Amino acid sequence: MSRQEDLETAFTFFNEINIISQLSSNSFQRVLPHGLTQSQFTVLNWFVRVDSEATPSRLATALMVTRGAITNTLAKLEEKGFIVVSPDETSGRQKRVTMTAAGRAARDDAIAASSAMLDAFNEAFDVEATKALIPELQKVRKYLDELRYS
Amino acid sequence: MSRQEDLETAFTFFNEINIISQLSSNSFQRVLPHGLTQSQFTVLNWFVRVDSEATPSRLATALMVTRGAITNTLAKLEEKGFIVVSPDETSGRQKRVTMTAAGRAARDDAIAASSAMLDAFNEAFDVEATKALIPELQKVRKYLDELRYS
DNA sequence: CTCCAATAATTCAATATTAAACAGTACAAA
DNA sequence: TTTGTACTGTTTAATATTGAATTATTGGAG
Repeated sequence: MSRQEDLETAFTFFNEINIISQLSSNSFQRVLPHGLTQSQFTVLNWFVRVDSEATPSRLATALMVTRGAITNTLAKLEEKGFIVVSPDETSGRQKRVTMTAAGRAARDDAIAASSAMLDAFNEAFDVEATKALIPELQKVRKYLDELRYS
Repeated sequence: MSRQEDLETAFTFFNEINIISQLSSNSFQRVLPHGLTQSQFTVLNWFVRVDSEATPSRLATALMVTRGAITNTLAKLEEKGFIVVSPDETSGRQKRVTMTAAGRAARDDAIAASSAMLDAFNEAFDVEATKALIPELQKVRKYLDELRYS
């Protein structure tokens, strides 16, 4: 394989990834309940998947957006009663963010709303084949994720 | 496999795809020359990969953005001299968009600027393994793409 | 031929995001 | 103690995008 061909391969790979991401995100956005945006859902889902508590800065890093963006997203979620932002007793400059029961329910609603789409996908594609791709994708994701810190 | 597990699989699959897309797009944005945005690059690249001529509407559909967004993106590209927008002789409501030599060069510059990143990726990952994933991703992309029109 | 529905592109207001500037806080070294 | 540096969160101006309204054009049904 020439270097040129290898570059083509990598370029095509990331191109396909991007298109799938855009198409699936579009579909997902459309079914999100409670006027949730993708970013807002991602915050709620983070609380379910990763930790029950966070600082805004930690969320910004985890979700790969600026702290300004998180300030805005958290304000929206707080208006909706899906999270609580409170001062941190042990540190005057940090804040403490937690999800409310309503937030957890909203996240579950969002998952439920997307499950019809995912069911249809699983009808069309062999689930075992999909599952087999995941470890490969995870390797790539971890590689790119580590690049961020170096 | 239970339905629940299958849903988890699909959800995880798309989640990994999204994260990779976000990470790689971030890296790509940072190296883009000529002040190109991702959208602007995508238009230039479309002209290389798909067709030498298009209407704004066709580009909007192909790139999955609104016509309003394309109006804006094309205006920026025209300011930079990377495309030409001219009236269509045969239809008063359509416009005809083509890429200039400078646009082609800018696209090639962008590709070159990203090749260091892709080289590094190919160092870390077996190119044959990457190549093997592409047909699987293409199947998924085509499936989602067809959903748009149904 | 006339009308009318569909289509192409633009404009507009609203929103999400970014990069940069800012203000407050922590903490270690002098 | 003081000072300087780094960090946390917010604010601001700029930009890209969306959905909806608008303008102009097309082409077919009557």
